[in-house]
Amino acid sequence: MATRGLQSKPRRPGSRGVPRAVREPQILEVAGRLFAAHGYHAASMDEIATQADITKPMIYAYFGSKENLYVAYIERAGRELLERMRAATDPSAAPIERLRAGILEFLGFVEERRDGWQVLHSEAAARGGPLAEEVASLRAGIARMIGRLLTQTLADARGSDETAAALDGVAHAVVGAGESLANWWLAHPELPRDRAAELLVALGRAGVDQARGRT
Amino acid sequence: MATRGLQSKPRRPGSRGVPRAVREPQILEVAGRLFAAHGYHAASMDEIATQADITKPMIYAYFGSKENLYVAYIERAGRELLERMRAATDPSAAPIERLRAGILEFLGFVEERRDGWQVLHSEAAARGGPLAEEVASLRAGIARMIGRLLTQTLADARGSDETAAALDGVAHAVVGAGESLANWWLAHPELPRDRAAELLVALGRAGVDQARGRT
Amino acid sequence: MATRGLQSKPRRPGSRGVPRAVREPQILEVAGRLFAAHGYHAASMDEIATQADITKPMIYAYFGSKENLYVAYIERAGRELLERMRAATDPSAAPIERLRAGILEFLGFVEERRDGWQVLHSEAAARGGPLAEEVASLRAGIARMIGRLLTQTLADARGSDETAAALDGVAHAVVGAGESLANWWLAHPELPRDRAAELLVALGRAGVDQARGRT
Amino acid sequence: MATRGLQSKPRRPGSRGVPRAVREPQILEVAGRLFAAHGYHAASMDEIATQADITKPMIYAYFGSKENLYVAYIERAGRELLERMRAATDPSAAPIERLRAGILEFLGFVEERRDGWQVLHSEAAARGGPLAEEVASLRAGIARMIGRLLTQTLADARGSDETAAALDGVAHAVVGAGESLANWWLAHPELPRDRAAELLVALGRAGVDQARGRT
DNA sequence: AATGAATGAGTTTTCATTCAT
DNA sequence: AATGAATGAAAACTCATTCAT
Repeated sequence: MATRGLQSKPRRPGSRGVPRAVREPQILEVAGRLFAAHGYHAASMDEIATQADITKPMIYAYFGSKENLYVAYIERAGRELLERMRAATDPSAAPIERLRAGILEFLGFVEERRDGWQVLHSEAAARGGPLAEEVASLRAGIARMIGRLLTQTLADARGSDETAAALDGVAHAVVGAGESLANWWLAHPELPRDRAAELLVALGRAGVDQARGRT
Repeated sequence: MATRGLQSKPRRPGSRGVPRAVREPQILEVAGRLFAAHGYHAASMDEIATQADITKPMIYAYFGSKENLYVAYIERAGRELLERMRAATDPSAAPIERLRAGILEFLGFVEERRDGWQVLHSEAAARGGPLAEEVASLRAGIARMIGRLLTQTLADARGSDETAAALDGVAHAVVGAGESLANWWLAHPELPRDRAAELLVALGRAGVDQARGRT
Repeated sequence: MATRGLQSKPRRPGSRGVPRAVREPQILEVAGRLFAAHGYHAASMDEIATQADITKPMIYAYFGSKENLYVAYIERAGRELLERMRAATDPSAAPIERLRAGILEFLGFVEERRDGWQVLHSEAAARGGPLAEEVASLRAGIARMIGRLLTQTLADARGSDETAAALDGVAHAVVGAGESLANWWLAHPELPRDRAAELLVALGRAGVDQARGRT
Repeated sequence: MATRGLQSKPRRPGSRGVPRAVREPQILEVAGRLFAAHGYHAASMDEIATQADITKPMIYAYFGSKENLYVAYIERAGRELLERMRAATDPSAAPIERLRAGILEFLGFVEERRDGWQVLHSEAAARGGPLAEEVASLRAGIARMIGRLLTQTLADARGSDETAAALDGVAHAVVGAGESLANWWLAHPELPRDRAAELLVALGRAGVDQARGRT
């Protein structure tokens, strides 16, 4: 800690001339790790640069600003999550199967990409953060997806406005349930993944039933 | 070396002699507003002091540090939420009624004390933040409470370990669903509060059923 | 450390109406302890007030400022040291005996009033401190005293200017030797006090001899 | 929110691109000057930065903290002093000559590097200061060196424990005498340096004699 | 005689960002 | 493509000191 001196890290040789396509993911990965561990504000560009074994000006050359870097990371993670869920929900399968598959895939993502999940999740909770909208739309995308899966599960036209609203609410509630369960699950792996998924499916079902007037 | 400020500092001759018992809540309220709006890091003590119409040294005299101030706010909000829920869940009522009442009260808190809710909620998502444990236990307190209400809803001993774990997971899932639904609901008040509560009750019910092996 | 709150210490009852003559030494003692332990700057008025079980405005009422308080403490300690030495050096005794007695008394002071000694000593070393002159003159007073004792030891007129200067230097050197030996001695009490004194006497003697041209 | 400073900050466009190896000594020198003039606490990083014609972040980049900067300065000065003395005391010369040479060199250092000397000296007196140990060991190093020179002067095994202690005490006394004489001498240059050195040699001799039982 | 409340002015430290090579 | 050096701006926190009661 004494004499920390700028970017005077003992640079391992051979790190010059690395093409951008290689460096970018490298940086993103480190950034994600630090964002996940300390949060947006507490993760410093200095630390990111050090751990990514690159100099700050390079990061700026690639991403422009800390916020951009953060957004880039979130977008990458969000896209990956959405993509995985989309790929998992085979349109030709029965709606209930698609829902189950989507949820399983979601839990898979949470488990395999903890950093990404953590950043995604905590940013979702932070209102007024540096991006808000960008992330909100991502989250909305997931909710919309879940919403579609849910409504398709019991295919019929939405009834009253209030029912429509309720269905929307259900989608968000289920997403929240999924997030919360996912976080809890990370610390309690004794519950098998398919059991957790089944649980969420049941919640979704019950939500839709309730929204449509059945108790 | 002086001649600083010129016309700056439009500070009203900040009323002197105000007793601590009055100033403390004043500060807490402003702090909460700013923490909610910008998050812990981005809310500056300077801003808090300015808006609370007091000087920083007073805040430090009363709360000791920014972190302490934050904790104090969170604790106050958390205690209030727990207290309200506890008060609302009359132990002599039927379990399902208690659950419903608790959830209604929760939604009431979210609606009436948005800042408090926002801070509570976003801190819950931030792993490794300045406090983590303090808040985690609060959240756990809420989950535990919901969990108790849920299990009592269908009073019987928990079965296998996996069932126990599943019930625990259900509690967290329902809390998450509540949080998420609550946030969505703040922006979509067209769904009546009792309808929202009913929805959560249904989710809770379904979760318990599922955890206990009934589909 | 949480909620340190101004001067809200749990005031022991019965501390009101205490006359100034009682409070002043109380404050000085505490102040001395803290000045000795942390130095002038690092000792805070808050801490002094707390430990003296009084409020800051009172300290200001009695001493006017931190610097004044410091000066007051130093003067008290310095006067005491000088007084003790003066009292110990019976003018009717042989010069060499007076020197020995003075040195013994000095060591006694150092031993018995460590805080006072520590403050006196470290202030002596700090050039440009808040007082400088005040203290310098005290130190000069001691050096002058020692100087007088030394020259009387070998009563005769001073010779050349250079000899005079050398004798002056000897006085300062002996004072410094005394201080340094005293500090070392505090941590090494295995050397009896009279032995330490004897040592300093020998140094003084040798210094005078040397200054006067004898090797 | 800006419009700060007006005409303030007469900072010369602080030369950019100056290598660390050049800036570091520059900073250290200024820091030393200010530490010597005002003491550790009263010397502010702002002032140091201004006078070194650099910005604070650079100082922090190079030294990490105020305390580190202070330590760095003290260490540099201390090492230089020790080194000079070591170089001056030719091991092939007679012990008494080595002692004389060492003392002369010490006085030379005091004269030529007043700031360094001042900081070294005043820190030695400050018990419990920010570093204490680091400096104490330096001072101990000097005392040990002098001690060795002194004991070698009259080469023979140390006698009783008390004699050993006394010799140790003598070393410290002589160091103190040297410091004190040096300080006095800075203000009274009418005493030639070699005369001052001779005086200290005489003191050392007398001290050793006394410690060994000769009067 | 005594105090709770209050503050202006400063302190050290850190951060995101950019220049010059 | 890459970097060492540099900085403006602000952040958290502290202190000696005083007002009003």
